[in-house]
Amino acid sequence: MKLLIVEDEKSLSDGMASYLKQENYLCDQADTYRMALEKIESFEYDCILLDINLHDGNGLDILRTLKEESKTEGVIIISARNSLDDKVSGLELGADDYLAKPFHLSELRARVEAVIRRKKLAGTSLLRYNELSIDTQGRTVSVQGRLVELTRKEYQLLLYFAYNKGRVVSKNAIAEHLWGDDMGGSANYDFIYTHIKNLRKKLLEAGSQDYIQSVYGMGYKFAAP
Amino acid sequence: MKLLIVEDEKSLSDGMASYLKQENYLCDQADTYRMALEKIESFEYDCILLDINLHDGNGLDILRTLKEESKTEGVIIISARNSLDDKVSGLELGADDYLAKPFHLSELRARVEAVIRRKKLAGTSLLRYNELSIDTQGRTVSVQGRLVELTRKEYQLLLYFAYNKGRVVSKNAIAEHLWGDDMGGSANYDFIYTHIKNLRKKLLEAGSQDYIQSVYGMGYKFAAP
DNA sequence: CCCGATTCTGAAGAAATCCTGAAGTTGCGG
DNA sequence: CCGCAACTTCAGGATTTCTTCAGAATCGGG
Repeated sequence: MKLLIVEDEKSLSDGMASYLKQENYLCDQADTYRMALEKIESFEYDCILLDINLHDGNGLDILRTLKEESKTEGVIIISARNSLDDKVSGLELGADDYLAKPFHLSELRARVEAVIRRKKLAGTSLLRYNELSIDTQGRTVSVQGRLVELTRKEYQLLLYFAYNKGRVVSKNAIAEHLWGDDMGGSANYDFIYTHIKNLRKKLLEAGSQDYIQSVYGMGYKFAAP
Repeated sequence: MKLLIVEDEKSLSDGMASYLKQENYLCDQADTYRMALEKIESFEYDCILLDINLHDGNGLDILRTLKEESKTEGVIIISARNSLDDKVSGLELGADDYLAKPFHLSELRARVEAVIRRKKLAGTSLLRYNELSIDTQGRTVSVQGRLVELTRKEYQLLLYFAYNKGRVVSKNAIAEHLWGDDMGGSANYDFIYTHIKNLRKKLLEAGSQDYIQSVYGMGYKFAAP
């Protein structure tokens, strides 16, 4: 899962990023709205944490832009205390949640989790595709009831595929979502190959079909009912 | 277990906190409703002790807010006058118990315990997982009937796992629930490692299975039937 | 059917994460 | 004030996971 943190107070931004990284989120940071917009245009995020009191504009404008372009990211508004107005405006504009400063990082985590779950899973924490099922709460994957032990990258990979069922995802997008934007232009996809190989092997050996289709020259497609 | 004490009479508030800390609760204090609301927004509590006669507003409003936001904390209303009105209003609004001043601290403890038990365990004070059982009333843990002596942290750790059976809990979350501090993102988890090691050792030596699974890169999971 | 581009594979080195025992510190009861 | 139990810190080692790499297999266009 990939987040964008829009916050100009560096120490807070870093704190959030560092905490959320521990929770296995991938975090990008932006400390101006300009930068935020650039990042949002260039990358795909699962949730955006948006401070609406930066100095180079009004954060609600970003939110408005997002919603006009019907982006699918979740948005959590962050604002200094006392501005109930912001809360109302934010939620009216389609933010998914609201958090007043100062807040506790565990609270932030809980909200992020909730927003992503609501967006992606529409309530449940269980994904099923015939014999294959993924429990995002217990972080387990099983085939016909039998547990399959996946490493972190394998699990993240499978989850990313599952969220994009039926769509072809490019290796760039995969790299982007599992590693972030810091892997040089002429990237080599060796690790993707390796992790996909290992993931496929584990699932096949557990008795699952191979739902991960390679699309030559394009990427991969998770082809499950 | 983490409590919030909302009470403006400092000596009473301190007394409650100090007593409940001895009972191994983690206590935060607030002496205005403002502060109380801030804390409630930012932290997760298991139970809130709410005096409804503070000077900056009406405690019942907080209760109303809580219930509207469908928070899961338990709430115990505390009121100075022996006014039946408050009791009725409070319970109608969804408080879990009511206590009239003056009261004995042991009485308070009993109620807190009961409320938490009701919330978390829906009735029992005994958690059983095959040969392992935890008695939250007696604060004892036993394996096949034989008592296992756990230190405070070990017990809290086990209880936290038990409450989150089947879910992966991050080390961040553990740190927050057992220590309460923020300890930021770049914390070091040495003490968690140590306490888990000791807890495991005691349980294993007593003849229990190792229900505490390490989930590499994620945290731990209590895997019990 | 051939050839370059792309993808897959297995193995091994590198890195991250976790565990452990022991030593140091704190806090509380006597 | 002392002593003991609990807690924390520390450093090394063990384990798991990630990345790299080279060669084999596969694909699609000409």
